[in-house]
Order: sequence, then structure tokens, then C-alpha cells
Amino acid sequence: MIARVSLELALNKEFDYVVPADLAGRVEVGSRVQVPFGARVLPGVVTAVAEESAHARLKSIIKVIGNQALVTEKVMRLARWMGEYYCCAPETALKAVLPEAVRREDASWKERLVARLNPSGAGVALTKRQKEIVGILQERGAMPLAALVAQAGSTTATIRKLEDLGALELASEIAERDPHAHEQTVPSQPLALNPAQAAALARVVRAMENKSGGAFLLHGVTGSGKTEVYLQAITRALELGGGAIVLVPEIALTPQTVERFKARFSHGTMQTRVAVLHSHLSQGERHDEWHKIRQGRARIVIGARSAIFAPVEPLGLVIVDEEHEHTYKQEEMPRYHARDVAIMRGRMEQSVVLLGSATPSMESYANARQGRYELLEMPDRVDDRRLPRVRVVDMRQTARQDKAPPTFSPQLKEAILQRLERREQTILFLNRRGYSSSLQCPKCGFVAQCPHCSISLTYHRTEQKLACHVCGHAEKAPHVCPQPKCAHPGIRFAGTGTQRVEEILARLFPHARVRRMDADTMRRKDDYRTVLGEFRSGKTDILLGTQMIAKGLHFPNVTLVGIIYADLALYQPDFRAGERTFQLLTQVAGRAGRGDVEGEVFVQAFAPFHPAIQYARRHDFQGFYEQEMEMRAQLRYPPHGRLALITLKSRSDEKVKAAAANLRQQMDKPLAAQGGKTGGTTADLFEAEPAVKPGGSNKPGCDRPPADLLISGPAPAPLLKAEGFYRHQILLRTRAMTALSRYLACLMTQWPVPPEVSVGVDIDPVDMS
DNA sequence: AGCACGCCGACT
DNA sequence: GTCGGCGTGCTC
Repeated sequence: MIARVSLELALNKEFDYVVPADLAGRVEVGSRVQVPFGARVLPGVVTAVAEESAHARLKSIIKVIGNQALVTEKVMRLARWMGEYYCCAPETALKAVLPEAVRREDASWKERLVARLNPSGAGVALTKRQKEIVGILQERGAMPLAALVAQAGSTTATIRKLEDLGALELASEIAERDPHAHEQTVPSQPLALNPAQAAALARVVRAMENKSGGAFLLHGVTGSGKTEVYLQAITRALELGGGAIVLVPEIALTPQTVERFKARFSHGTMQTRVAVLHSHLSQGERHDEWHKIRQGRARIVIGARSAIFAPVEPLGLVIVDEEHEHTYKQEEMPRYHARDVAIMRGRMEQSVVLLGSATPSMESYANARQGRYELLEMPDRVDDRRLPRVRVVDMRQTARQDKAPPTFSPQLKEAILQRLERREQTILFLNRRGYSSSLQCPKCGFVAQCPHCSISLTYHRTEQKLACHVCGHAEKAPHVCPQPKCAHPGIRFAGTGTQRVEEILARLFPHARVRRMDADTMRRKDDYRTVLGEFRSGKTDILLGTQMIAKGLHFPNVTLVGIIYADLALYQPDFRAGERTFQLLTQVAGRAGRGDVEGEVFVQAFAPFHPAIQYARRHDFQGFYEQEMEMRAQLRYPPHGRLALITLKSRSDEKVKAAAANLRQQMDKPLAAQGGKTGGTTADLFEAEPAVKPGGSNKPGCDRPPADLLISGPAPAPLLKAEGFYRHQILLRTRAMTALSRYLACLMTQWPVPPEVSVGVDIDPVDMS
């Protein structure tokens, strides 16, 4: 027998190996194996088994890793699609599908010794002390050795002695690491649904019962009870014999979220294990959680991005919560979007996919409008709670002529004071960490720049350092202007960050208990938990933070939300700036008024009439969508067609510029010279796009680019230099992405990348910088 | 990706 | 005379 193996090298090639007789029963599609390759030994995945090979002189598989195929056939298919669509080597795609902890051979089950009574050792004569120990076991049944030692106040040696006497047995058992073992969950019962929730659930359930799959977009305002719909849909999926994957953005993957799912499913008749996959797990925990799923002992998976590859089988339901979140896009190869992979996986496995958001992405909403997804609307909050009243404060009027504008407008200051008096809580949002986003010398104009990136350094006052938020470079903050000729002692802080706001708050409200929550204060694993716990119990009056406080938090006593600079993101050179601002404002505003008292939101802005701000103020998603769509259509930006972004990098600006120009030339060459056929025939993410018809000859050679391809650039990347590399980009626009992917894959094999330059292709880019 | 083999410059 | 530069090419 022969096995075709995909190695962990992006060679775009598979290699055949002989399956030795003693491994014959253990090698199947999806098995992980170790094979000789040249002078080395490499791990790989079996992608096919065959009787013979076109290749003579085959080597043999050295060994099989794990005792079952680690990649299921379905996940393998998904990986193959991913490689094609995202324009990367199939090996790269396959690698993304297994967590490091599972791929690594050494990460394995943790074993521990468990003591239990030896039934045949009843008559053994024992000392008083020994009888006590045996007594504990009689009472408790089996227990881990370590626990028994602790309980009895004894030693391992004593217990070993009892084992020798035949009174008890010690056996090695797998000790499953449960990352949430210490958490107590109180069982939760399904809540009564309001009509909108019930209607949404009914449609999802019907699709699951039909077993034909289907994609849904659940657009529910903040506080409309999306999670309860998810929970009840999962319940139904389990009843129908399927498992479920729940994707949440990494930042939302807090113990609270996980608890909500465990509370519903870890108790009572529905008792099912919930596996959790996220970046805070140790390698061992991740290994155990994954195998729990693979072995079918956990039927519900909740996790970040990569949990979409969890080997749940059969997969009944996939939920993508906060579907618009950018963290679903992986920014390294393979640059996949977990939401889109979810849609594809659902299609391949006839699973129902449910995307949920209060502020859907333009792409998903357009897909729903065009009938590719079924749209489910939940326009009201549960229990008829009102959406908070949003007031926009024009900061241009607040700013006094000669002075820089204050951080707090009188209106917001007054509102905070009111809450402090009423013992209600406030959330303040500013999407900029550090003390100030730049340090400037007022005399000579010097601004501290990162030596490796084209960006100014952020001042962090607590550590007295300047830090680059792109590459992490840090240096000591100067006290005088570092320009030798200037050395001016006064330094101006431009662009207020959360650290500085914290300082200002202490001055304005000396008695208020303020907590700051951003990447700088959330260093340790349970910082998040602690700070939120304190806020919940009322030990904190004002919670100040960045993105990470924008979503999912549910605190009934929060009646005020203040957004310090609403238009920060609007000045970014990114066509999604407006969309991002709208989403962020809506999400943050949604934190207010989740209790009995109506919530109030103050949005401070220098561009108060910008549509993103105005539509957010009126909670008008549709209105925002319509007007944003016009801009997108004019510029042919998504959802009108799709994007691919080619980025070239080099330490030398000259080299990368020349390389980019050369690549563009290559792309402009007449198509005849490139030969080959046109169009895409593989499954596309959305089939309704044949701007290019399949056909033409099947001659080897490159696929032609789609007929509607629009090429722009090369142009310097918005962030020209990052981590020491100069970057130039070529932007591609088309409605036929599959065709474009194929063309690009081929182009990349044919175009010789100049020395000291590297090229990356990003399909459906999210971060354009 | 790595590690060969392979053909031209400054060293013990 | 050798050690070593990294240019092409192969790995089942």
C-alpha cells in the first residue's frame, strides 16, 4: 500500500511513501505520519492512499502519530478549498487546521496515579494509621494519589506501602486538564422568547430539521437576546444528533461567555461537554480539549477563529457571534476569514450557519439582501427595554479658541457627576491606549518616531517609555527634546490616550473609583476577570477602556456611556473607516441601559455630522448601510465585488519599489502570452459570480485573470514601513474571486521574486495598512 | 524550507 | 594548493 503525504513544507507538492506492513491498519486519509525526506525526518498528513505510485524507489513511513486520523476527511476538504481560495500552498492550509498542541507529538495526555481499594485485599492486617487511609478510600471510592495524600495528611511512601500490602491499587489514568474545572456553574433553564426571538429560532430550527444546511444572518440590536437564540438553537441541534461550533471574537472569549454555555449544557438531561478553544489555554489543555471533540466526548465547541476547524461530526450548527469582528480574519498565512470558512464548511457539510451581530458587516448584510443568507431581524431589546438615548457633543464648540479642546465636555462631565451622586455606573470608551499618541517638541517640531516603522511612538507615562504599537519597540522617554541642537525642556503630548484620561479623571472626580482596562493593564490571565468582577459588584464607579470593553459586557447598573473621541478611526486612510466607527459606536452605546433605568450615551466628536456618527446616534443600521453602499459601489469596493491585496516587502525601499513595478508589468502582459484557460470551476464562497464563464482549453499553463479585473498600484502601503520592512501594494478588484485566486496562484509560481523581496497575497483583506 | 552539489576568490 | 561564498535543484 502507498500513502500520499502532504508535508509541513509549503512545497505545493505531495510525496508518496510505502506503508510498511506493521502500520497497514493504522494509516488512513487524515493520519499524521513521520516520514524520511532527504536527509531529514518530517511530519506530514496522509491525503490519499493508493495501490501504486508513479514514482519508483519509494521510502517508507517511519511511524504514525496518534491512534486515529487527526484530520477528518471533511476538514481535509475544507483545507483544500482554503488553499485554493486564499491562494496559499495546500500544506499551509492543512497546517492551520490542526492546533500546534495536537500536531506536536510530545504534547499528550497527562497521566496521574489514581488509588482505589483492592477488593481482594480486605483481610490484610493494617495499623491504625493505615486503616484510616483505607477508610478514606472506602468512603470516597477511587481518588487521585495526590488528593489522597493531602486528605490523609500522609505521604506517597505510606500509600505505596499499602499498595505492596495489597490493600489498595495504584493505576495510571489520564487526567484531563479542564481549563474551567474550578468554575462553578449554576444550571440555567431556557428563557421564554419574545416573538422576534421565537421567529428567528423557528427558522433556524426548520433548516436544521431539513438537514439541507443554509446560512442565516441574525441582525439583532444590542440587548435583543441573541445569545438565548443561540443556546436554544444548539439545544435543538443536539436533539437532532448534531454537534455545534460557536465562534466568538477572541476578546469576547471570557469566562463569563463560556460559563453561559456551560450553564446550559453541562447539567441535566442535555448533559454534554462543552470544549473551549482559545489562546489562553496551555498546550496541554488545548490538546485535551481538542481530543475531547475528536473522540466525540464534547459535542459543543466554543472558541476563537481557529475553532472553525474543530473535528465536530456530524456538524449540525455553526454560530458566528459578532460576525462583523475583524479578529475573525487571520493576518498570517493562510489569511482566512473564519466567518467565510464557516459558510464554506456549512455548505460542504450541510450544516446550518448562523451569523449574528447588532452591526453586521457590509458584506454579510449585502449577502442577506441578495438572498444568499436568510435575514432574521430582532429590532427590539428584550423586556421592552429602550435603546439608550444618544447625544452627540460637538467638540469644536467645546474647544476654546486659544486652547486645545478639553478631554471632557461640560455635558459629559455633568452626566458623570450625576451618576456618581446616584451611585450608578459609567463606562468611558477611548480607542487609544498609552498616555499620548505622540510626543512633540513645541520649539523645533520634533516628533519621536519608531526606528523600524513609519509611525510615531506612543508615550506611556507609568513606565516612562515610548512604545511603538506596530512592532513593540520601546525606548526611554526623554525629558527634554532629544534633538541635540534644540534640547528644549518642554514637551507636548498630542493625542490623548487612556492613561492620560485616567489621570484627568482622578483630577476631575477625586472620589470616584476608576478602573482602566486596556492591553496595558490586562497583562495577566485573570486581570480581566478581576476588573469586571469588581465593576459588577459595584466596587468601581467608572470603567475606562479601549475596544475590549466595547462588547458583550452586560452590567445593569451602567446608565451612562461616554465615548471620548468618536471620530478617531474616521481619519484612518481605510475605506472601512466609516463602517468601523459605526460598529464601534453602536456596540459601545449598547452597554448602556441594560437594567431598569434608561441608558444615556454621550458621543464626543469633532465631526459630529459624519454619517457614521449620525446613523449610530439614531440606531439606524439600515440607513447607514444604504448610504455606505453607495460609496462602495462607486469605488467598486466590497461588497460590490471583492478585493485581493498583494503586498511586497523588503528592507530596501528601492528594491521593493522596483519589484512591485516589475510585478505589475508582468500582470499587464498580454493574456495570449500567458495562455491557458479562463475561469473558476471549484466551489466559490458564493456561487453567484460568474463574470467569467468556465471553459477554454485544458492545456497546462496559467489561468487567465477574470475579465472584470481592475488593477491599481503599485502604491506605497498606508504604513510604508513596518517592523523594518518597506511595503508596496497592488490592489485587485473583481467579482470573480475564485478565478482571480487561481490566476494569482499561478502568477506567483511564474514570477521570479527578486532577491531580498517577499510577496504576500491577501484575499478579502480586512486590514489594508 | 533545508541541504546538497558546484564552480570561482583569499587564506593556513 | 584548500576553505568557503551562496547560486540552482531536488527531496517520494
